[in-house]
Amino acid sequence: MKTNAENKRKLIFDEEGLKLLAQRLKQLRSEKKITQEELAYRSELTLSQIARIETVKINPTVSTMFRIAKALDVKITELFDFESIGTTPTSKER
Amino acid sequence: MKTNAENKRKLIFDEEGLKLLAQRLKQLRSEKKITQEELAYRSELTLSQIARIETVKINPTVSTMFRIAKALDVKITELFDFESIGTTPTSKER
DNA sequence: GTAATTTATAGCACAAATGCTATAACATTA
DNA sequence: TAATGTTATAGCATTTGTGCTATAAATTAC
Repeated sequence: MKTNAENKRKLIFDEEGLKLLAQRLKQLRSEKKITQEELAYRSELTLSQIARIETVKINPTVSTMFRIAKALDVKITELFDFESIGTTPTSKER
Repeated sequence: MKTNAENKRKLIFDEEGLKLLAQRLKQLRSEKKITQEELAYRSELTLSQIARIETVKINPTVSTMFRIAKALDVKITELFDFESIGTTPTSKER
């Protein structure tokens, strides 16, 4: 019988950016009103993979994100467009 | 004795986006005048990993790119900013 | 031109991403 | 509340990313 800790993979990425990415993906997907399954189909990924990304279970590869962006018909930068708020103090940054 | 083909890993990503990303990374790195080694140090990645990314030998993970962006002191979107020319005609695009 | 620096390769070990399949949990609606 | 649709989990097999170490190749400085 495994403990909870043992049940989890050791994940070493620990990126809060991945949470933001997941949020952004969910947002874009719901804006476009498509299901995870549909997105999986369009991106030629699997449903489980889309779900794992949105629930921050994994640290996806760059080409996976390219596929998703293409499937969503957005630029890759749009998928990552959440750091634009609060990184460079150039603009007044809310 | 292995043939050339056998010597190569089967790579399934085949993303031309990764080539662009590699170019962009090289560009940013040389603009900032830092070596691969210095970037590796700052991003807490290895030299070999930086080299593999710049020579498109691998398909890096998202969190690896976050680390690199941070080490270069640019927004993650800047690292992916090569599709911005010619995807959405909405804004006047720089 | 040779020494020093920088970049590219290589192989190994290990952790993790991905596909596949099945199922559970949750939400929506008839 | 059932049925249907959607999202989340789970385990396994396989491929691949990453660190580590060493070395080769290329570039730059002297």
